[in-house]
Amino acid sequence: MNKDKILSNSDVAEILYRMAVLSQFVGENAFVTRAYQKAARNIESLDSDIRQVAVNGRLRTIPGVGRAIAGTITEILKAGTCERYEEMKSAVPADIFRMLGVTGIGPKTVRLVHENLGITTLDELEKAAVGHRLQKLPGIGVKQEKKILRAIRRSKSMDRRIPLGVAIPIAEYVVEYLKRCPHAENVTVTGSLRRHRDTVGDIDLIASSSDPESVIAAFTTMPGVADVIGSGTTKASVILRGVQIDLRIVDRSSFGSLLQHFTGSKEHNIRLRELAIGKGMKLSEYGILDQTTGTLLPCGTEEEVYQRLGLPFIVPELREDRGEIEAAIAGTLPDLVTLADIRGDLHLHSTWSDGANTISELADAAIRMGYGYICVTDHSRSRGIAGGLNEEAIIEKMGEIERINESLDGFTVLAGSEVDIRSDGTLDYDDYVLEMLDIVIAAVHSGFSQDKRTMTSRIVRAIENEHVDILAHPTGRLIGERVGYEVDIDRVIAVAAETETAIEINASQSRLDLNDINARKASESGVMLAIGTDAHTLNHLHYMESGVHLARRAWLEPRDLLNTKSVADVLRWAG
DNA sequence: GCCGTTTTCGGCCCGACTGTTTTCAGTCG
Repeated sequence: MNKDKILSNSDVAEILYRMAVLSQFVGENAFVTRAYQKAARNIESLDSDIRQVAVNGRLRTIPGVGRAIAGTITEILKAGTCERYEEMKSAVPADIFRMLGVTGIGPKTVRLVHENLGITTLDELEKAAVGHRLQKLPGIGVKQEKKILRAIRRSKSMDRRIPLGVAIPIAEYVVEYLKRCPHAENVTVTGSLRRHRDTVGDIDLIASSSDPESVIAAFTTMPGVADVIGSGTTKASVILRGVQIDLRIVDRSSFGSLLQHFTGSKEHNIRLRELAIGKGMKLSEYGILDQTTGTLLPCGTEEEVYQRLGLPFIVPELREDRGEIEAAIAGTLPDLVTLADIRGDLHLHSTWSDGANTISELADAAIRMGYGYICVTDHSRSRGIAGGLNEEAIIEKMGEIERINESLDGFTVLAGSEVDIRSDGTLDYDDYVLEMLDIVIAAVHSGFSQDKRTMTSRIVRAIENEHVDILAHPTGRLIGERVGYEVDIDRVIAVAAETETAIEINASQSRLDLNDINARKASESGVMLAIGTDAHTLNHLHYMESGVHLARRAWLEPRDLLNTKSVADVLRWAG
C-alpha cells in the first residue's frame, strides 16, 4: 500500500480482513480470526472517520477493538501497514488470497500443500492436482483431489459476484420449476437475494417437503444443471448458467427457523445466537432450545423467532449486523420506506434523447403505477452519442411538456435534464437554460480516468452550482463491468449537505449507485436522497423496486427521500 | 484478540456434507 495515501475506513478494514485470513493460516486460534473480522466490519460501517477517532484517542470505543487492534490501527494509519501484517504475509504463499477464494479450499488445505509440496500459487495447485500429487498427502484422497481440481476450474470460469439482473431471472426459473414438483412446498428465495444485496455470490433456496429426497432428485436433475457440487438427503448444490444454487429442505414445523437461518446474514445470525445464549436459549435452524428444560421449540414463522428472543421483527434488508439488533432492543428500528410511499420517478429518458418511449407513453405508464409525477431528464448537448439536446431542442421539449400537462389531471410531467458535468466541473448548459428547468440532474459521463482529487473537485464544483438539484449515479460504477471512477465520496456527501443538493440512488440493476452504505452515510449527514430509475424503456420503470430495497438497506424512511413528496413539495424543495 | 449486573480468566454460533485418519477434520453458509 502506498505510504503517502490518505487511508479511509475501508482501507483500514481491508487490512484487518486480510489479517483475519492470514491468522487462520499461521495457526492462530479461530477466535483471533473472528476478532479481526469483527473489528474490520465495525470500522467499515463506522459513521465517523477512523483517522479522527484515532486522533481523539477513542479507537477502543469501537466495538471489537481492544488494546492490540487499537495499536494495529494506529500503526496502519501512520505507516500504511503494520508489523504483524507484514510478518504474517511473509510466512504464507504469495497467492494465498486467490487460493482461499476458491470454494472448497480452506486455510488447512493451503497450508498442507504449501508445507509438503512448496505450492505458492493457484496455478501450481492446479498442476499438482492434474499430476495426482495431491492424493499422496495425508487427509487427501483421490476424490478430494478431483474435487479440488474441479473447484479451481470452476472458480476460474466464474465471476465472483453476480448482478441482480442475472440472478433474479435464474432464481425465478428455479423457483417455478421446484413449485411444479409434487412434493415441494413453500419454495422460497433466501440468502443475500432475499436481503436484496446489490450483487449475490450464489442463490439460496429453501423448501419444506414430506419427501425431501424426491425434491432433491428433481433439483439435481433440473434442465440446465451443468454440475452437481453436492447432494445429500436434505441439502444439495448445483451449477446452473454459471451460478451456484443451494437448496435446503426441512420439516414444515420449523420452516420459520430455517427461513431465518438461511436469510442471514451470517453476522446477523451470530449476534442473534449470542443474544439467545444470554437468555438461556440456543438458536439454530431447527428452532430455539430452552437450555433449562432441554426442550426444542421449532418456529413455524420468522416472526416467531424474533418474538421468542424478545425482539420486534427485523426485515431482511436490515440483517447485516450494522446496528439493527441494538435498534431492535432499544425499540428504535426505522420506519422504512416502501414502494407504496413512492410518488414519482425523477430520472427518465424519452425519445427526445436516447429513450425508447415518448413523454406521453412514459406519463401513461407512470399513471398506471399510481405515481403523481415524473421528471423527464434527457441528456444534454455534449452527449451526442445519446441524442443530447441543444438549447433550442430542450426549449422545444419544454413546450411539448406544457401541452401534455394541460391534457392531464392530477398528474404532472416535470421538465428536467441529465446535464453532463464537463471535465472541469462546469455544466453542459448555460445558467439561463438550467434556470428554466424544473429539475436539474448533474452527472459524470466522460473523463472517467481522472485522478481522485481532480474528479472530486470536478463534482464538487458542479453541485456548488445553485441550479443543480440532484447528483446522479455518484460513483459511476457499472456492476460486473467497471468499478467506477475514483472519487472522495465522503467529501461529495459533505458538500451536498452544505449546498442542499440531493444525491441519487440510481435504481438501474447495473448501477445501484449510491450503494447502501454510502446512501446511509449521506442520509445521516443530512443529505436528501432521490431514487431514479434512469429508465430508457417502459419496463425499466420497475427498477424502482430495486431502488426502494436499496434505500431500505440504507435505513431510509419516507422523509429521507425526495420522491416520496408531493409534486408541489418537490418543486418547493428544488426552489 | 475481545470481553465481563454470572466471569479480569475462560469463554467465544450452530449444524450439514464430504471424504477419510473408523471417530473426526475441513469447509461452508
